[in-house]
Amino acid sequence: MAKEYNFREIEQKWHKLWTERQTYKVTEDENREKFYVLNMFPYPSGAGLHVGHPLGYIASDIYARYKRLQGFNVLNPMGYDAYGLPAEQYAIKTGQHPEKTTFANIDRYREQLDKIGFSFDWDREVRTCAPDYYHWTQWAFQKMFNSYFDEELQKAQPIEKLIDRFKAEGTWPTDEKAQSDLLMNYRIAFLGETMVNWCPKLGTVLANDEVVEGVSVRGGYPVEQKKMRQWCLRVSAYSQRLLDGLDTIDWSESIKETQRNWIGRSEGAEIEIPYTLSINGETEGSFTIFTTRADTMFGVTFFVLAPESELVNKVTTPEQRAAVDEYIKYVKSRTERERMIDHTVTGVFSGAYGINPITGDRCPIFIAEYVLAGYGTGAIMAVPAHDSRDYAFAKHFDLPIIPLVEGADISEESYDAKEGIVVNSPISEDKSVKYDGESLCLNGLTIKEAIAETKRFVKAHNLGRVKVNYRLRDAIFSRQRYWGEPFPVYYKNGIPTMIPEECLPIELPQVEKFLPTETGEPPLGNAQIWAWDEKNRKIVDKKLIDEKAGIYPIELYTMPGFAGSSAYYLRYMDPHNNEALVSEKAASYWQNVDLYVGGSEHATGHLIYSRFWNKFLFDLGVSKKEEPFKKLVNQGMIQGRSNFVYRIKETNTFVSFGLKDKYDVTPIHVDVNIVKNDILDLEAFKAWSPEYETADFVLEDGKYVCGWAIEKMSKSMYNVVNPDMIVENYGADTLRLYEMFLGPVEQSKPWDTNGIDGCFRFLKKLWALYWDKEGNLALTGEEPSADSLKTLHKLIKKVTSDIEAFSYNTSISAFMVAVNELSQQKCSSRTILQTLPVLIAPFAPHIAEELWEAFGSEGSVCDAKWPQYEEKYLVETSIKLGVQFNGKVRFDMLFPVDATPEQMIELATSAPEAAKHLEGMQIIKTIAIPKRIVNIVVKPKA
RNA sequence: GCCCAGAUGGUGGAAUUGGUAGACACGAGGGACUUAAAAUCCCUUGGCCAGUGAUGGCCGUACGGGUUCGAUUCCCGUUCCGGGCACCA
Repeated sequence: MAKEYNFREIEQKWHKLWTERQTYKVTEDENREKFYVLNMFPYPSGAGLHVGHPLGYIASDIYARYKRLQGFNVLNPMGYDAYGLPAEQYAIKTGQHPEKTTFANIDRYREQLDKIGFSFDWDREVRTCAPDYYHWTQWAFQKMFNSYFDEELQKAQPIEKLIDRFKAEGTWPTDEKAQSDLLMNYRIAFLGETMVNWCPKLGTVLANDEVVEGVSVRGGYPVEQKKMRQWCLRVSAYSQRLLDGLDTIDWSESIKETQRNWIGRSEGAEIEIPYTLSINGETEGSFTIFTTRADTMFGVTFFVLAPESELVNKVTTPEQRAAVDEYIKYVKSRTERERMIDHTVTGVFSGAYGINPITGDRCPIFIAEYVLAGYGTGAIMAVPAHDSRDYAFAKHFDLPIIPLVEGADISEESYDAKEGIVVNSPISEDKSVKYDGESLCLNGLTIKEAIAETKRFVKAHNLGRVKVNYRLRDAIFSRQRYWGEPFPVYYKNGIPTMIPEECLPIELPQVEKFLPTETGEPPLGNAQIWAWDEKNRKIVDKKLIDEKAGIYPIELYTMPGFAGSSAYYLRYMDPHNNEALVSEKAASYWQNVDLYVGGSEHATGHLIYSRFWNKFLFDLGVSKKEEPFKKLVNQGMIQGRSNFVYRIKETNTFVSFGLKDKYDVTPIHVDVNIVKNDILDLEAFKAWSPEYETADFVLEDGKYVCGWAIEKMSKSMYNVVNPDMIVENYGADTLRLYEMFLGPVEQSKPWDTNGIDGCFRFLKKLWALYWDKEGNLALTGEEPSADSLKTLHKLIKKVTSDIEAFSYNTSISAFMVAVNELSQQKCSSRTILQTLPVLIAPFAPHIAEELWEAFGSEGSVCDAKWPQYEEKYLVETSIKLGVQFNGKVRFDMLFPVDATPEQMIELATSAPEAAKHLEGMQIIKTIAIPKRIVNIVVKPKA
């Protein structure tokens, strides 16, 4: 009896041995070069893992194992993003503490992950909800509170430096409240009165990336704008560094582009516009507009303010007051969602006029919702000829339109392109105001030149300044939830004050109910023991709150999901350190993440926040690199492949796919786990649900064929494939291979269990290579044949370059070819059979260990040395090349391997087969591409 | 509307970045072994045409052009699908 490939036994055995031997434990080792591989840690949901989840983990595990075989000291940790809304909502529904469900889910995840055979160092596991972890989240928040962003140095500085500056300037107030308010404008973590995305249904505020098209990402509830006092992070201060950093990292172009869009840098000019309250009135004051099209100053025919702008009150004349008030009321009544969808032109005249500093013209000032308060200065100059929104507004209110670009047709729509030659600027010489004897003239310039010239002019004559604006907003950092990190903050006479660093972590208090309080306070309002005793430095019952006794209320907000996930990669470096987030030694050794694997859906959330957070810690000297993730690979989504059965309407009879068009049928999702190769298991179907127990079938060829569709993998579509089941039926090695064989890691693709047999067969063939009929190791001790050596070295070369390029599917194909070749060669050479397990180890570690051990090798195959290929085994003695005439392949012939192109042409043209092609022809050109083709271009002799 | 990425057999996908398109795998068809099934092994498998046959010819990488001896690959235009941003001045 040949020895059977018993994957269950093998995998169980090695899971046990890996744990016992601590095979995957990593320590800092100065003698070896480090390599840091990281997966985006999962949120442990109640549904457990489906086959899509491990895709990225397998991809990174292969790379981690490969790097280790190459001699690197590889850090490959795993942990859990454990705070989150689903656990809290489940708690509200059932009264179960979110910690309980979260921990249960984590255990389930761990169990599933362990089956797949990852090389994670579980000693370094982190959980964001663990006090010894969020200790450092709170600590970082306090550091941000105590820092400001120095515009000149472009980095975070201690807030004390700013206080010193105010003192030196004599602008430091004496009143404590005033001091606090002043510093709030500078702190990197600050309490701000800002417009926030308020979701009444969830009872909390949301960050910009948590809102899509006016509804919450989680749950899809409507979101409205509300002015609230919230903790914010001054992410916008880092805009330029976040943008510049993108050029230094190895991320996909599309995700960098997404971040560039999100940061939204735009270079322009701010220009001061004096205004009057009547067409011929005296100047009352001025406001500032922002434009990226400074070249269009000569085409301004009106100005527009955002309805929320503070200027609205100043410029509204008594005659227009009623109309303006009514308009503001209307704007306020509209939700964010309505404003986003409905772009009808609305607006109202303020009564005032702005004076164009370039032309001296007086143009009406309007108030309209199409101008946003939050961007630029909340005020614009309108150039209807060259901006589509201004154009629509001008048409609606019948305002003049002045074209400024040669040949631009603006009769139907504006000309927005930044290409062309400027005209009408000015229209006549007296239409350009002189400053110090100089007036602006842009006629004849290209638009780009005109922009530069206007900026120069504006700057030279002090009419405004060159300005860069960013769309990136500060992050709202507080949530009205229970299941999150509490803020280490108390309110001393209304002034937010940090709990001393030595008293951290401030642990999440127990509450009776997870809902907001009846008075509308966040859930932490339900906590009884939630007041800060300043003198005794401890948390006490809130009944004791008394300003005179020094007992103050603690912040009721908690931190958002991204708080805990922003610096977790640093914590993995030194997860048990109670003195610091990460020790100097560990941070210096591990530096930053070399390879980060995760979904692209985090492009504008986690991946921005994390970069920001790291830059801040870099400024502090805690993080050693400006960018946290050197290389990023975005794994694609695994979609589900749903199966359908077709029920004839109002019956319990089901028609096979090929015959369904003959009946009036309703397609019904059927569990993919009772369908194989689109053939329905009839008995399993009847047992699936009582409803189908008595079902009848109309079969084709004695089979019931199901229809299929590619959809999102979800319970309701009955298309969820569980990795446990695959591991049970085929083994973890087959699962790992198949997930990678499915296609490029970065690409989204549907899961189809059908193809898995190919990978399973491959492992069985590999296994069979090693054992003779009696079940002994098949070794003849013979020297390997030249063919086998060639197969092996070809494989080493291919697999090495494919892993480096993240092209796992092609390297698995190469394995399949190699194993077929070796088995045909009846290879039983020790040299070759001993090398194969090392090569396959990153992909299929269990079988690799088993085969490695079969040779009596010491220790784990994980500590083997990755083989090098030798060119000498790959050298051919002769090569077959195609000889072409005019680009068509006519015949193949053999050439000596070291023939020069000239010799190849010589040989090809003199070959007997060439004669018929060359007869009566004249050679006009010959091209020889080494190792490919000899091309001879001919034409008939004249 | 703007930006990014993509389109290859019945299916998932290869193609040394300008050099024999369809590797590898699934599915399908045929065969061997077997009482039978499973497992395993072998052959065929992009389309069309000619031939008893070995074989030969033509077409073919979303569509239409271009550059080139030669294009899945480079350039221009079109269509379709996916992703991001979106009254951001």
